[in-house]
Formats: sequence, C-alpha cells, structure tokens
Amino acid sequence: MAKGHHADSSMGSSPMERKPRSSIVTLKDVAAAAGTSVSTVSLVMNHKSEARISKETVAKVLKAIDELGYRPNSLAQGLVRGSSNFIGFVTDLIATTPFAGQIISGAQKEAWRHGCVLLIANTEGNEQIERYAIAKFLDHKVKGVIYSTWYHHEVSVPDELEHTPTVLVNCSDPNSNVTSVIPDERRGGMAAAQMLINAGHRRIAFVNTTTDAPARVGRREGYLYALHEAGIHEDNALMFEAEPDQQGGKDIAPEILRSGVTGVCCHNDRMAMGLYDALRDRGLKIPENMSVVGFDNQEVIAANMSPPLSTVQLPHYELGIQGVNLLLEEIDTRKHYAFSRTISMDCPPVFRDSIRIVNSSLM
Amino acid sequence: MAKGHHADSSMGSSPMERKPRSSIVTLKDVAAAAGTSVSTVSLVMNHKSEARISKETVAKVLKAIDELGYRPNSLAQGLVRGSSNFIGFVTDLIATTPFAGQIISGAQKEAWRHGCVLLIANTEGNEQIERYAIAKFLDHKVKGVIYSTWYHHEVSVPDELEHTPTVLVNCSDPNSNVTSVIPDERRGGMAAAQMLINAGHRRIAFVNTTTDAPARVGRREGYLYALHEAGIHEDNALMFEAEPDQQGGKDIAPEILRSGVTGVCCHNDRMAMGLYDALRDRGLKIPENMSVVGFDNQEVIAANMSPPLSTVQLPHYELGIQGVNLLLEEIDTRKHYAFSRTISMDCPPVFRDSIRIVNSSLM
DNA sequence: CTGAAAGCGCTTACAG
DNA sequence: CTGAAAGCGCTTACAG
Repeated sequence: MAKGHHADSSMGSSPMERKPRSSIVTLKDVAAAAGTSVSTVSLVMNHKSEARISKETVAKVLKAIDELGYRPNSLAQGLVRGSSNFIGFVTDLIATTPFAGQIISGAQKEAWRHGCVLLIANTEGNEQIERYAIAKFLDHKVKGVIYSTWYHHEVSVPDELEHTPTVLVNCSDPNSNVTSVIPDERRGGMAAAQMLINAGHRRIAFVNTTTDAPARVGRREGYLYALHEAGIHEDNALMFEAEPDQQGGKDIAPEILRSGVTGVCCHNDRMAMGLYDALRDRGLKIPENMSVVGFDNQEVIAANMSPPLSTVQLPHYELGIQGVNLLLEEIDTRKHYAFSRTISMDCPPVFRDSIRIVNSSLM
Repeated sequence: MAKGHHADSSMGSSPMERKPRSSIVTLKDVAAAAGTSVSTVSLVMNHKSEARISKETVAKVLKAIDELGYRPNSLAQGLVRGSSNFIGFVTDLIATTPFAGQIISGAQKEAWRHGCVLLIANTEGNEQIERYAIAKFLDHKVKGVIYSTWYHHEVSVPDELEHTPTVLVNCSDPNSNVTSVIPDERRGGMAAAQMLINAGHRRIAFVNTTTDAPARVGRREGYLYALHEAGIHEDNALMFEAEPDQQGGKDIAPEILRSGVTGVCCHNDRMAMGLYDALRDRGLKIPENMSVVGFDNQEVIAANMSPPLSTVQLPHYELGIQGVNLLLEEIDTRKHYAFSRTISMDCPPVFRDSIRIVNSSLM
C-alpha cells in the first residue's frame, strides 16, 4: 500500500475526521478558499488585521485556514523576514551529567514561550566542532546564540559570533562584553556553611576543589563570610583541598576526622559521596558523628544518599530561562551594552538529613 | 561605538584579515565577482559541475566564493528544495539523567556526518508540549523525526507524525510499523548474570524492578538463560523485586542476605547503590561478603562507587547513531516497510571490583 | 478596506 | 559549456 493512499479519503466524513493532510496547503490555497488575496491572508495570519480588514473578511480567512489546516512554512517566513525564529544552543557536554539537560530544559521553555525553536549543538569541547556548529547556526539565520558550558568556568567567545547576538550561560568571558548568566557561587558557599551554622555547628571544615574555577574562589569566600558573620574565627587548619569527585572525598576523610570538626562543607556532591563511603568504612555514622553538606544537588544522587545529603542547588534550569530571556531582550531592543552584563542567579540551600542539629550552648 | 563600525574596515589588509563579514553575501554577489551567472555558481556550489562547467569557470567561481566568504542561506535552500536538512529530535526527559544527552550526542554526531542539523524538543512527557513540538518541526519542514524516551518503554507514535519519516529510539510502538532501535535487554541480563557465573558464583540472586517495562521481562529472561546455560537450576527463592532506586536496594537487602546467595544482579545501578549502603550498614564488605552487579553503567555513579560497580552498559550513544542512520536510510531509499523493523543494540558488560572471584570446585 | 507586484536567496528545467 | 527565467511560499510596501 503506497504512502498517501488512505482508505478513508474515499469514505464519508466522520465527526472525528482529521483535517486534510497538513502538508502542502499554502497561502494561495487559503486565499482561493476564502475568496480573497494572498496578501490579505498573510495579514490576517500575522495579526496585522487591525483596522485594515473587515471583520467579515477576517472571519472568512480564519475559517479557510482552519478548514484547510493551514500552517505557514517557517522556511519561507524566515527567508523573507531575513531572520528565522531559531535560537542556536551550544553546549560543551551533554552526555555526562544532567546539568546541560537542565539548562536546555529551561532554555527551551522560555524559547517556546516566545515562539522560538532551539537548534542544538553539542561540541564536546572541541573547537573544530564548535566552529562547524556555529557556521551551521549562521547558515540557518538564527536570531541569536546561547553559548553554555556544563560547569561554570571562563571561556572565550568564538570570533564567529561577533555579529550575532549572544548570551553566555554558566560561563563568562572576561575579554568580551557579551552578557552572561552564571550561578552566584559566593552566596551558594554562604548558604552551604549557614546550614551547618544554623544547626549549631561551630567547627566546620571546608573541602575545596583542586581545580581552578569560579566555584573554587566563590564558594570559599561565601564559606568564610558565613563564618565571619556568625562570629566564628576562620581557621586554616579546617580548610582542605581534594579532587572534585568521589575519590577526592575518600582521600580527604582522614584529615577531616583528625581536624576534630563536627561538620564539613564539600565542594560538590560527588566529594560528599566519597566522604560518606570513607566515614562508613570507619564505622562512623552520618550525621551522628559528622554532618556533611554537598553542592550541586545532583539528580539521582543527592536526594537518594543514605542519609539524604544536604546540599546547595545549582540553578541550571533558571540559567537557561534567564539566558534566553536576556538574549531575546537584546535582540528586540537592539540594545548593545558597552560593558558586559553579568547576571548571577541564586543557589538555594537544600536541607536534608545529613546535618545533625546540635544543642549548642552558644546559640 | 555602533555595531558594524569597525576601525579595521578602513585599515590596510593584514595577512590575518578576516573575510568580509560573512552575512549578506549572496549568490548574486558571487556571480558578479566571478563574472558568471547565478545558475553557474549554484551548480558549482552543489558539486554538479561534472562535465558541465569548464575548469576555468569552476576555478573563478571557487575563488569568488572563498574571497567573499559566501555561505548559502539554508532557509532559501530549504524552501526551494521543499525540505530542510533538519532532523527533529523529540525526547521526553532531558533534565534528570544523562541518558537523553547520550542519545542526543550520538544522534547529533551521525546527523552532522550527513550534513543535517538537530532540532530539539524536550516534552517532559506532556502531550500538549509534544503536539506543539511536532507541529513546529513540521512547520520547519524537517526531513524526519527521532522520537526518543529516556528509559526503554512502549509508546504510541503521535498521529501528527503519520506522514513524516520517523524512527523510535529507546522505545517501540506495538501498534505501528515504525522502525525502532532499542537496547537488547535480554542479552544485557545474560551478560550481567554471566559476569557472576564466570567468576565462579552459583547462588545468584536477581532483583527485578516492580515497574512494568521491557527491561523487567528481558533482563529476567537473560538471567534465567544464563543460569540454564551454566547448568544452574533456577530458584524462585532467589528472585526478588524492589523499586528501581536506592531505596529499593536498601529495602531488599535483608531478604537477599537471608537467601544465602554469594552474588546479586540488580535491576539497575541505583538499586545497587542502595544495596551497597545497606550492606555496609551491617558491617558487610563488597565483594568479600557479597558480589554485586548493576545495570545502566550510569555516569558519575557506577565507576565511582566504592568498590567500583560491575554493571552492564546501556548503548544510548549507539542508539542515537543508529536511529539517525536508519531514519536517513528510510528517507533516502523511500523504503516503507510493511512490518515494523526493530533493531536491538547490545548491552556490553563492564567488569569492575564489586565481584569476588570464587575458587569454585565446580569450575 | 483590499489586491497586484516585487522580492527574500536559492535551484532547476530549459533554451541556446 | 552557460545563462535567462520560473518558481519555492511567504511578507510588505504601494496603489487603488
């Protein structure tokens, strides 16, 4: 049975009958059906009918559109308008954590809200691929580009994007004045420490990452600020460093135990996972013997550890939303900022059972 | 400084000088520069020059294209060709696990290899959104659609896709003859059990999921088949069920211990994680006291557990590649299969330290 | 209030 | 071997 031959095409119409096969209906067809001109149909479609076309004509056109199941050809619209409704979305890694997916999820939601569609490119951090992707985006006349990374770090915006509205998401470029949206690492670090402080802890370790990134500086600052605010003296003996993964958390466990703290802020959830394992291997209980706080609120992991891990939420979804928002705003207003705008999104704390409430006499 | 005004435009040319701002160069410009007609340039661009255009003309055109930095307008090409080079990619969940990202990663790689670009839509399993997404795809004249899910299950292909080449990835529709690519759950289950069998284990528990899905049936079958093949009698007392997450693994631990097995195949890695926790809480060691096998080889988790978890790899990346491959094949050959094709991709075992090698006298 | 016409940037018969 | 012309499906001045 060849495609396109459908038994029902020769049958009477049932109430549930579908509109004609949506494909090849064009403006011309609608115009013919409505007994009007192509221009008029176009005007109606684009809601430019105000004070131009009689109510009756509008009604006729609308009826024809509906009956024929007309859908405008986006390619043609893009061609004649000189710009599509595409937003290009570049990400450097989509296949390891759900982080990129969360950004995409937010970006798409916002894009759709404005009638835009996301063109996606996963570059795997490869410059060749990135170049190719951006070229393709430009060929398709994207309105703008979201350039995002799976973890917060500095990047340098590709030259190819120079003449295209661009917003950086989860990254920033110190040498460019492109708008960027990033997580507020400092306030996040503060929130992490405060969960412990508010629970009555005074001796709180901080395990930083060994890797160079804004999170390394920012979260530490936040931790220190929180201590300061609580009247706790900072103590270098309580500040550690480790690889930002499970192994790192395991490796640093002995030092943390030796330091005599009652709570510890880990650079991320993976580190906390490793620390959990190491503590348990020593017969220690969380939070009875040690309170632990992570960072990232990583899906599948943080909420399901034993006990569930207190942590700080990375606002990936919100970064995606804001990114698209700012991009569209810049496109619409054609505003160009002489100085770079950096928007920081808050990282809210997520309190779970890994923190022991201390009856501190100091509180 | 207004956009577009660049100091260097009035400066002499340096060797590194960029080609003119890539944007508004059209075929006509190239034709003018090359001293030929638009048709000729088009022919050259599309490599249809064979035996039609003189070498000299081709050279002139190529030179002009290069000098002007000409890039064809994909929108115009799509319009005149009646079809774009878009492939629509629908996924139901991109923000929780990296699974969808892995499929996308593979799909994109293969799409690009064929000069196609991925249009992406995250539906969050919402039918409204799905409808909207597919409509948008159709408006943009996608060549075809990949319809994918984040975990393997049955779906029903949306009616809107009836006239569009479609391939299901990581899901299948029993009521449609659309081609689908799925993981081979049965062989995966077999591989899981065989890791333990090959290590000398004879009493092997199987913890199935309580949720209805192909994985539930297939992996169990594979487990039983592997036992059978190894001459081990199946024993209903060793088959359990639990929720497919950490809590499920924790909950089932007592029963597993009571059953006296030396190894256990878990429905997935998350379950294995919970089981790890439960065993450790009882002072038991893995693999000394219990060998554990997971399923999924979930990023960030499996390889980083303590000890690293033996598991079975889900072929998400390969599903993405194959999916696009089959889609393009169907589009090119315009083949329509009367019966549905289902392609199963292998789930290879990943052997890690969670399995104890038994000196079994039986081996 | 409405339609005829030009044009967006391409491709592809068709004629030379 | 090459060019003029029609047309893809739209939008938008422009003229009535």
